[in-house]
Amino acid sequence: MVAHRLDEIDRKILAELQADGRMTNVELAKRVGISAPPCLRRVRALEEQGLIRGYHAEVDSRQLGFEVQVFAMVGLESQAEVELSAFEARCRNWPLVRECHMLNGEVDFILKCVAPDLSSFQSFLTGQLLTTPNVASVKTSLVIRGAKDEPGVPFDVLEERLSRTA
Amino acid sequence: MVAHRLDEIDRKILAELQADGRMTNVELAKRVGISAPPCLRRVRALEEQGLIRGYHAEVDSRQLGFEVQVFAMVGLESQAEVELSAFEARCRNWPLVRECHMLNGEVDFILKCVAPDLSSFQSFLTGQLLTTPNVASVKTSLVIRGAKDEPGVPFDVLEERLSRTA
DNA sequence: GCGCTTGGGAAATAATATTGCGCAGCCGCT
DNA sequence: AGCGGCTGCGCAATATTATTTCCCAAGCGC
Repeated sequence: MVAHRLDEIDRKILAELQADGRMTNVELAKRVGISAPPCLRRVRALEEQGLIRGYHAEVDSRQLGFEVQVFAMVGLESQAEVELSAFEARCRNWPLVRECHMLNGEVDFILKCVAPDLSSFQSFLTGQLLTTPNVASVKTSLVIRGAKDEPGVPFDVLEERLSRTA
Repeated sequence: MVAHRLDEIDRKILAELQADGRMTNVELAKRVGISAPPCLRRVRALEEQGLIRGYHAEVDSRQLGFEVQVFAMVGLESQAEVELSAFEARCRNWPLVRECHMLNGEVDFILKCVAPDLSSFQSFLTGQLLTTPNVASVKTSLVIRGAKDEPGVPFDVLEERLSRTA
């Protein structure tokens, strides 16, 4: 963990920018308790180090017409590394697949997919995913409703953890 | 779908800000082909309408010490609405649970969790999740590696879809 | 104590956001 | 066709903000 190179101010900066990525630098500086120039330098450094990967607007996918969200559990015939990479590459090229994670256990991959409607997803499922070579099984689960969706890091847990170590 | 009230410029704005949420307004205006003032007005309107929910910095959770990511499939004893809501409320209060989605099928909920290490997750699992009233079964899957993680909307699919309708 | 390194702050400058205003195009109506 | 009224754009002026530059203070090894 590289977090030890970060002092409390850096962590505050990360937490604030995770919560509001468009906060102005002066506002950010005020909140973390330093003046604007060093604050901006810290932000730039965090970006350089890759601790901040980027900034994104969170758009309402439902309002935009993507009303269906599906988790797909995928099992492959062969788990050879070449086959795993090949499947991952396919996932990266499918726009409806927003996330792809390799898992342990009986299932090889979990995919989070979006689609405008059920039939769009069905056609993706039968036309793309199921016809992919080496795909042995796919179990899908429709998202009925979302209760929590906060990608990112729980900074309160991090702080608590560091205070115990220190 | 409210997307019909949005013209091509609005959708371009959303796409650009999803890709880079800290783009300056002048740069954004240049890319979508209008001048800065109307561009900013459009952005404000999109925020008002809730199409833009917010802006967030994407932080590297692994570098920050959250090296473990786990999907947990949760089944409940009772699926009465009160019980469902109660479980969702608990999830919202667990910092290690970053996402909680209600599913159809045999499993009631899928949770995406993060943790500093395996033992932290284990203690959350045995100490919190498994001891929660009404929780009947929990199956967990460790994420071995991530192949794609791009929350958001595939705007290329949206454009293609709208052009077919138009 | 001395010089080095590591941040922080003040002030100046450059860039950007934001507001106000006028103009052109597009209906719907007569 | 001609006439408001509406909508959205762009220009110009102003207010904020970002960014650079320079200088200062604290910590540290010698």
